[in-house]
Amino acid sequence: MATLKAALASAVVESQGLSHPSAEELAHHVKVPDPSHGDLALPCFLLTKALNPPAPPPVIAERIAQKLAADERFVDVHAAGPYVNIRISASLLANTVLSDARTPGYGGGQEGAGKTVVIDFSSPNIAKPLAFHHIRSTVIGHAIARIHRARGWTVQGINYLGDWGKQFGLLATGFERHGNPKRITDAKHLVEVYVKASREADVGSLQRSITAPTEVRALATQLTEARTNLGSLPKEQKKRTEKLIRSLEKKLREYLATKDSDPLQNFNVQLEKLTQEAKEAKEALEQAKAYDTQARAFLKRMEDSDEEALGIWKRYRDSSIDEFKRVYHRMGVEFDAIEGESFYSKVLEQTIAQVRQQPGTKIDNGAEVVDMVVPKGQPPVLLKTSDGTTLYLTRDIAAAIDRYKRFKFERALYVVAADQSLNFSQLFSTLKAMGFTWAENMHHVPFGRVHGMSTRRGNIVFLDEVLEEAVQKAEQVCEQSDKIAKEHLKDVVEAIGVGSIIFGDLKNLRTSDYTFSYEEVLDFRGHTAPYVQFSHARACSILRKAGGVPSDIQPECLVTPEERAVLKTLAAYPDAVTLACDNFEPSIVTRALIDLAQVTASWLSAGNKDRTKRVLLDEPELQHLRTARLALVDAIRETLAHGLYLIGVQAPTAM
RNA sequence: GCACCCGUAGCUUAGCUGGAUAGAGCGCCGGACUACGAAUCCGGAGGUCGGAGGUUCGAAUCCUUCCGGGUGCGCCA
Repeated sequence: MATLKAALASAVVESQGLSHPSAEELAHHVKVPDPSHGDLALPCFLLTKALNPPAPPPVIAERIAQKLAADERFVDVHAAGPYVNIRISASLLANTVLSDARTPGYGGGQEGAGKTVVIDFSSPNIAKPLAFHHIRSTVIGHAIARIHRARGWTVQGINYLGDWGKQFGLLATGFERHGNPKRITDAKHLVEVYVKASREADVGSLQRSITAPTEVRALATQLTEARTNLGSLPKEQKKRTEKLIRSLEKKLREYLATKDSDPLQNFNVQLEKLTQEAKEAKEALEQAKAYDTQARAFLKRMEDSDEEALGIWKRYRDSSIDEFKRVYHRMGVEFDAIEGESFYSKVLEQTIAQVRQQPGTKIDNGAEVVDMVVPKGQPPVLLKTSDGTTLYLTRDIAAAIDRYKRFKFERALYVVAADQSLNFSQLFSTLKAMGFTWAENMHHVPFGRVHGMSTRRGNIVFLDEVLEEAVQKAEQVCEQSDKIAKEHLKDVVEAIGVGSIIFGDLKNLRTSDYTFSYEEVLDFRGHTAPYVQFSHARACSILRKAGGVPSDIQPECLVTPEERAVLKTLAAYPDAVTLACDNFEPSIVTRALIDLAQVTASWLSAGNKDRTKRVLLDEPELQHLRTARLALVDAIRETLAHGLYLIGVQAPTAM
């Protein structure tokens, strides 16, 4: 569509002899209106001042319309108030689209040629499982990688494992207590051990439990007071107090883990419970502190290159990676490199020294902090704990510097959940303060949370189990299909099941939270993978029946409203890919696919009622229509397959 | 308390960086199969775009403020 918009814009600029909005600028303002108005529309408001003498928009529109009427590329040119509406001639539209869209790789481009983008995505923590919440970083990052590659970029997709840090200490020391040495390579077992160990060493939440009764009592007193005062307050203060009451009630509900609208309802019973919990927490606290210290000590040993500790670490790391690889393979996700924080353990001292050269570092309570210019309200950056071990951020600084050295990237993206925004803001501002101007090209690509996923097994939902469940549900439906050859059933079911999970994620705007439901993502109607996959399979089926597309195509005979709708949607596809690339937003591609699947289904179904609208026409005198329509089906097939590939979803040829 | 993100139909959500009557999907109501694949299609009902101001010829979109929700806030990652 970009090329068609450009054609219109340059025609306008030439015909009016304009000098200052360039054709390129003007093309940016060309709209795709409601089909009843035409194919393209140009609002003339912004041209009022471009003309000498200036004229009101409707007059300009009229003038442009008169000039353009002679251009045979555009038909039905007319001014409608301040707009010029045009229809693209059948031959221009169909010729452009059919030749482009049937070329493999349609939607690709070259604006990224010679540039490198580094994409950090998936990046799970070793020692923890690949859980459902990893889905977002994994599929979004993978799609962004493929989209960039399609636009000509050189892509370095890095799975940057969280393979260094305290969590390893927790796992190693926890294994001594709870582990079964025979199952040391069993990833699921390691997860159980880790979950148990991290709970036992969770000093923070024990301390919260201990202080909870006191806090709760204070909150309750405040609440009761606020409530009694409420009646006697003047209007102004009343609102404030009401707000306070609501927030107090909310806090209390959290503490008491209750859903009662009045948290004070069973207050004494609840308080009793909390008091009991506090007592238990007090007893567990010393032990937890000891476990926590052990875990930290283990990390210290790792950082001091203790061979035994490193040996244990490596064993856990290897078995985790094996498990991850299995799931990635199932999802069709590839990386250019699997690296990890551990890669930088050797250069951390050097990195810290490098940071220290800049003004603003200091030791605070035994911890090394950077107190450079950070935006107001933000805490200083911590480089080292008071035990002398490094932090996640320290390792990220080292990794960023190394990545720039290696790749000289034009863009570096971190596809990481939105709740880590602060860390990235700290990372980037530290790098900038160190004088690295390339840090301007680093972006945190945040994403929202997934709701509605029921939790099992201690709050962890395994990604693999979600995939498996989706595949099983897909199988129940597919078994009834007579279109799938027995030997392909398993592959098709896998493509639909896994695809529906990926698609269900990528149809949502990256930054918004979404609610997951199997029913929704696997619905064969609506905005789902199966729906788009079905459209693709149907196109393949027609092409199979036709035995391919003859070569004597006359694109200009594609003139029905349905065909034009399909052509325009096809024309919009490359724009979607470009936009998705520049905004790091795969959902734009996903939605373009939904649109295409929809107009396709609509077109093909029109043939059910009106036989003359069918593709596979038998009449000898209609063979030119048959051929042109087959070419259109082929363009649809090619585009759907390409788009599905970009978002990492398979496209079966029959289902 | 401070910072960032988000409020669009009953539900899930688009809205192309300010343009024509705010588009979909699910659900609901009503239609279309001797099928180029009905796993589909066509039609209908359903919206004061959280509220109030402001900028503009023009605001769901930009600014201010209020209401409501989420997340983060020095030794976890």
